Amino acid sequence: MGLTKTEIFNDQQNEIASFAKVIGHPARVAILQQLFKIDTCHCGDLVSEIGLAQPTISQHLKELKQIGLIKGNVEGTSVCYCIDAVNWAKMKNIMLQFLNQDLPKIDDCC
Amino acid sequence: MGLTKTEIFNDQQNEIASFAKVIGHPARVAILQQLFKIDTCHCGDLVSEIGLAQPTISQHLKELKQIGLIKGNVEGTSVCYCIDAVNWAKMKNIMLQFLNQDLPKIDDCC
DNA sequence: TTTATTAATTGCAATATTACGATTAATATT
DNA sequence: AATATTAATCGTAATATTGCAATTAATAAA
Repeated sequence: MGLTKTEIFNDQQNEIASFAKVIGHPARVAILQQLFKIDTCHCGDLVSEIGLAQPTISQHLKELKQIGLIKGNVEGTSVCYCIDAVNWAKMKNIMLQFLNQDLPKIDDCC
Repeated sequence: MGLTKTEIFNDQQNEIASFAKVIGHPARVAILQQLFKIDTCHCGDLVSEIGLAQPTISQHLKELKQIGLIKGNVEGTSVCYCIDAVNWAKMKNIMLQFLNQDLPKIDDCC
């Protein structure tokens, strides 16, 4: 009924899905790539770089911050965003573990 | 307005987001893990294993099949699903490239 | 041919997401 | 104090997602 039944899955499954979900929008992929490229930047920079309205970018930044992949420092009237290295590494390990599962020996079904 | 502006992003960004989006639900994570664990299985097995209704599992299988991560073989009245090894490897490479981006030298913002 | 089994499809309700205009909040500058 | 700058928040419209009951489709078994 429109809401995910998280309670029937284990913590690992929910965590993998949560991280993947946040990465599952091209605007957030673009924001993360830009932060990797230029280390730090402001919301306004991302607005002009990406081409979505300021409230939209702000909303995507909020989601990235909420899950811990980025952090923001207030600098006067501006806010400086950057990758949260520790949490990025944590997320990366969780995703790598999932992606690196051993493929079955037999390539085809049944 | 409710729809992602894919046209303002490049192919790589859209592809990363598409793969991540499909993995961004715990039921699909669970389905993939189960297929890795037991190599092949039927829709009914996943229904009893995961605990969602049959139409719901069927819908998730459809999404996984649509993006190419799994394939299904018809076997009488049953369908045998398995990981699509080639496409899984392709997806993995795309995601690894994104996850392995070099972290900035300075850990903190600005 | 009738019945059983299995999975896809349809239709629907509830909720979530995406995007943006308008406004607000907070700080700088004049 | 008045004004400018920057980003967050609010409100809203459009669309997407999640989940399931009911049904349908397809094959197997009797």
